[in-house]
Amino acid sequence: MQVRSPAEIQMTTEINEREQTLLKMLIESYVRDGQPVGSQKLARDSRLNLSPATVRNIMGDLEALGLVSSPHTSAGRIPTDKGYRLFVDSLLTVQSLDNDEVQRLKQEIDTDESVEVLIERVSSLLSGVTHMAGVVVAPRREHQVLRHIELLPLSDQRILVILVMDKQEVQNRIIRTAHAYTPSELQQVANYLNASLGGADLQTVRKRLLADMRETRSKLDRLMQRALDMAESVFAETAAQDDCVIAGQTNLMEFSELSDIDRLRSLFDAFNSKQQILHVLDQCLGSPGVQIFIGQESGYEPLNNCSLVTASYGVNNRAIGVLGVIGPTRMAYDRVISIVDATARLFSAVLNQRH
Amino acid sequence: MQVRSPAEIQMTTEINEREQTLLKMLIESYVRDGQPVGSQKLARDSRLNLSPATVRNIMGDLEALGLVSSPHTSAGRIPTDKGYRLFVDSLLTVQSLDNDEVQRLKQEIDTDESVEVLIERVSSLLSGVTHMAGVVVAPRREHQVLRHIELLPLSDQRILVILVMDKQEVQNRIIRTAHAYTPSELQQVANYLNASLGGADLQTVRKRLLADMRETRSKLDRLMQRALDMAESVFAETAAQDDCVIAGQTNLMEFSELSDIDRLRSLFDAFNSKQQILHVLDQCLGSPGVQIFIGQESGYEPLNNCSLVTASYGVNNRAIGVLGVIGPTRMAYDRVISIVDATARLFSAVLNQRH
DNA sequence: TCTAGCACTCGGATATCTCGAGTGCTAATT
DNA sequence: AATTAGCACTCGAGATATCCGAGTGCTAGA
Repeated sequence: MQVRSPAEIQMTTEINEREQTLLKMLIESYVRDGQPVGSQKLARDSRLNLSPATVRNIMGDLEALGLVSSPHTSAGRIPTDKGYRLFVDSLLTVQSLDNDEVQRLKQEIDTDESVEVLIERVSSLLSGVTHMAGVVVAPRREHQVLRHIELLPLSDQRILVILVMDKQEVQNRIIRTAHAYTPSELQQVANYLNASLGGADLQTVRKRLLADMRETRSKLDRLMQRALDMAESVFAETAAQDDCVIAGQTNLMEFSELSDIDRLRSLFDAFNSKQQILHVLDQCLGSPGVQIFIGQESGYEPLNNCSLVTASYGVNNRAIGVLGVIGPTRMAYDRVISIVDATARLFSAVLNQRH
Repeated sequence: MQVRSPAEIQMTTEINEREQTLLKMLIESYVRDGQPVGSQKLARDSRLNLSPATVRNIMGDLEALGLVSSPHTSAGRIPTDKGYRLFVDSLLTVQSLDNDEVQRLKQEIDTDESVEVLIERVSSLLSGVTHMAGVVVAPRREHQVLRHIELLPLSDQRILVILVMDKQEVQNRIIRTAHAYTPSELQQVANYLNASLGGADLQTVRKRLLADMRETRSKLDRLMQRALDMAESVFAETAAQDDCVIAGQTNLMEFSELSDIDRLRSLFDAFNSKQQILHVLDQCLGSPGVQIFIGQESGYEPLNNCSLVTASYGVNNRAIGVLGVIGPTRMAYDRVISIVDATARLFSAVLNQRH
C-alpha cells in the first residue's frame, strides 16, 4: 500500500531517532485518549529509560520545530498539523487489514445494485467502519461511455432524453425544442445519434457533434440538422455534473474537538454545498495510492480541524473517482488508511468486474 | 386558509377571554425572545390594566390547566405543548402572505426543472425562508401513471428497464432474467407491455399483470409468457419506494433549545434514516389544509422539542405528496403556516400546469 | 549529556456570594 | 368577590475566591 502526500507539501524537518520515537508515542497516545500528553507519562510509556526532565527538554525542541504545542503552560503537549504530517509521512506503520475484515468489506460492496446506489452504500460503509464521515465522489461523467440514447416525447416541444451510460448508469434530461416532433421523427433522430455516437465518452461525443455541425451544416437534410441541434442542447450541460455523496456526518458530533457548534455547523454546511469539498477531492484524482490532507493543508477553512484520507478508484487502471473519509485531525491514521485503501481497491474491483 | 389538527388530538380545555389574551401574549413574547415571560412584563404589555399580582394568579390557573409551566420557581412561564396546541387551534390569527412574498416564492418554484430537482428546490426554499428544516415527501409512486416502458440489454441476463412516468419522472431498474434475450425480442416484449399497460398507474399495472398471468398463462406463447415474468419482477418492488427530501438541517443548530448536542444528533440521525419521519408525514397526506404536530404529538421521540407544519400538495385536487417544515416547538406559527400553505398551493399549481 | 530538585503556572473543580427577577401568599382595597 | 400592594422567599446566573495537581522551565549537580 502506498501513501502519498499531496505534491505541494514538502517535509524538510529532520529529527533524530529518539525524537521520532517520542513524537510517535505522543501522537499515538493523544489519538487514543484525546488528552494532552505530559512528560512523565511519555517517559514512563516510552521504555527509553529517560527521565521526565529529559523528555521535557526534547519536547521543548519539538515545540520549537513546530511539531507539537501546548494548549497552555501547564498542560502536556499535543501534535500540530505539522506534527501529524511528519508522523504520517515517516513514522507511521500501516499494517494491512486482516483477511476477515477485507472479506467483510467485500461482502458489503460486492452487491448487485446500480452504481448510484452502490456509491451511497460505499459511503455509508466508510462512515460506519471508521465512525467518521464517509465520502465518495461519483465517477466523472465526461469519461463515461455512452451506450445508447432514447428520445421520448413528453408534450409538444418537450422531449425526455435518456442517456444509457456504461455500467448501468442512466441519466435523464428534459429538453425543449423549437419544433414539435412526431414519435417517428424522434425515432429516426435517435437512430442516427445511436449509430454515429454510441460507444464514445461524453466529452468525445460533444466534440464530435460540434465538429459535425460545423462541417456539414449546409449539406444535411432538415431532420439531421435538427438532430444535431437537439443533441447539442443535451450535451451542453454534460460537463459540469459530477456529484459527491457524504454519509455519517453525525458521527462527527461525537468528537469533542469538533463539538463547538459553530465549527460543526460550518462543516455541515460545507458538506451540503459540496462544491469546495469536491474541489479539494479533485486534487486527489489521478494520484495513485492513499492521499492525506491534514488540517489546514486542504486550504479550505471549514476543514481546519479535520483530516481527509482519500484514495482514487477506477477501472482498467484509470482513476475515475475518489473516495475517503473526513474526520478530526486526531484520528487513527493507520487504521483509516488501511480501510480507505482496501475500500478503494474493492470498489475498483467490483466496477471492473462489471466491465 | 384552513388549519387542521391531526384528527386524534382533541382540545377540551376551556379558558375565558382574559386568559386567552394573556396566553396569546405569553406565547408571542416567548416565541419572539425565547425567554420565560414574567408576570410584570406580561402585565405591562397586555394593555389590560392588570397588576402583576393578578397576572400571577391567572398564570397559576393556566399552569394548573397544563398550558404553561415554569422552568424553575423564580423564572417566568413558558408554554407547554398543550399551550401551543390551544394557541394554534383557537388563538392564532394567520394573515395570508402579502403578494410580493407570494410572487417571490412563485418565481422560485415555477421553473423548468424535472420534478426530482424541483422537489429539492422546494425543500431548500422552505428551509431558506423559514430558517428551519424544509421537508418534501416525493409523490407517491403507486399513484403515478406509467407512460412508457423501455428495455435495454446490458449484458447476458441483465436488462435495464426504464419506466417513464407521468410528469417527466423516470425510474430505472435493473433486472436479471433466467434467459438471455435478443434485442429484437426485447423490443417485442416492450411493445406488448406498452400496448397493454401504458397509461395505468403502477398499482393498477401490478394487479392487471397478476390477473393476466393467472388467467392466460397456459394460452400464451412463450414470448408473452416471458414478458409477463419479466414485468412481474420489475413491478414487484414498486410499492414501497417513496422518498423524502430534507433541506437546511443545519439551520436547527441555531436554536438554543435544540443545541444540546445529543438531542441534535438524534434528530439528524432521524433525518438521515427518514423512515419514521415518513411515517409521521404520511398521516398528513390526504387531509386538506395545513396540519400541525406539536412536540410529543408526533409520537416520535427525536421530534420531541420540535413541531412539524405540513400541507399536502397534488394534482387535480388529489393529494400526492406532503411538504412542510420542521423546527423547534417555539416557532412563529403564523408565519410558518402561511408559508407552508402558500408553498403547497404554488407547488400544486406548477404540477398541475405541467399536466 | 542527563537528571534531580524546585519554584512557578495555569486550568478545572468546587464552593461561596451577590444580585435580581420572579414567585406565592396574605392582607388590605375596591 | 375580584384585584392589588406588600413582603418574604426561591432560585439561577454570574462573579469571585480557593484549592489542587499535573505539568512546565530552569538551574545546579551527577
